[in-house]
Amino acid sequence: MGWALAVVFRGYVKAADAVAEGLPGGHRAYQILSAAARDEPGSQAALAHLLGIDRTVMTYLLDDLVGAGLVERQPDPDDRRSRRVVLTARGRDMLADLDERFRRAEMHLLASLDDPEQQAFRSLLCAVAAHVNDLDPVATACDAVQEISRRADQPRSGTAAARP
Amino acid sequence: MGWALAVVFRGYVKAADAVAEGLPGGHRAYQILSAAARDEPGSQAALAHLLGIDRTVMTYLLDDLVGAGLVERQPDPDDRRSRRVVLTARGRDMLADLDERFRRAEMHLLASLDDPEQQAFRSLLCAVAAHVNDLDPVATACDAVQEISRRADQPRSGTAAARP
DNA sequence: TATTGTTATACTCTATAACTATA
DNA sequence: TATAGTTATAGAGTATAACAATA
Repeated sequence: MGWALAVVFRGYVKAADAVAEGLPGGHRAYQILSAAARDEPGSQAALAHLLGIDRTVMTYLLDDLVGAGLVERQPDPDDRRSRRVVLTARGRDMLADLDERFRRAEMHLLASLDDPEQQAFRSLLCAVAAHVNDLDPVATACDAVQEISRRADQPRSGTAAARP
Repeated sequence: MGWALAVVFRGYVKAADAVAEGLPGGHRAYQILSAAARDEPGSQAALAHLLGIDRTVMTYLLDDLVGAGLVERQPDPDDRRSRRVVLTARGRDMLADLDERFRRAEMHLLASLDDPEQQAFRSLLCAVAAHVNDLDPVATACDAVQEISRRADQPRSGTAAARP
């Protein structure tokens, strides 16, 4: 199983980094934007823990995203040590575009499965992931992922993801 | 989905490296032993491609495994440039032990799923992996993985994997 | 004292380049 | 000329350590 897992993961990273070309930080930057948009993070440390990366690496990634004008570090009124990561307007536009591109990349990755199988795979993968980390914020993130993929299964009215 | 995939993959690598403690090369060394035992590889380059690692890295990993007396580099009679990777007797014993330990680690990783769900997850994961690489030897490896997990589902007579 | 975030440093890992030997 | 394997080197990526600010 480890072999298949590695193959799929490498395939995902490769496809995701290709799709996220131009975004400083590659597929991990997308996950930062995605998590920050759901305002789950609260702080850089929480965000880093959620994505499984070191807090120092998070600093570098955020530096690049701030430099690109996609996110801002806002002071947390409740804890002046902490910084809240929030998307700029440009960051939200970028994320909407990335959401659609990543959705298509994932569809391509799972192309060998039919629709119910894809649904089952996503569901099982999320269940395993939720178990691997037995943490609350993690489960929330997984639910959100599920929700996004469910939303994407509905008929689309335009080329880009729905945004007011 | 990328998030869940990363979480599960990291969880697997962490568990696998812990289980493979003492084996030089960690979980990747196990995959080398496993592939070599099925004599799929033929050569170091083919093995490296199968596992998705560079041929130079394969040299280092094999150096350690040879140093530990687990594998041998045998000259290929058909192509004197190539080396066939074969397990020593000690390597086969080690692999049998590792197979059992990895099987338990995977069970623990998928503990949140019931038996049919685990079966479905492995099957779907293999199908996706087979699609990601559209290569023949890859499909073979996946079948073998499936076979091993199927065999492991049969009632066990002892604590260790069946070995004559 | 513990934690957040930053910076600088050191380390690990991986890939690149150059080489030998075969084909 | 192209490929298999090895080696040495350089590069990317990551973690460690030290620091300031705050809890």
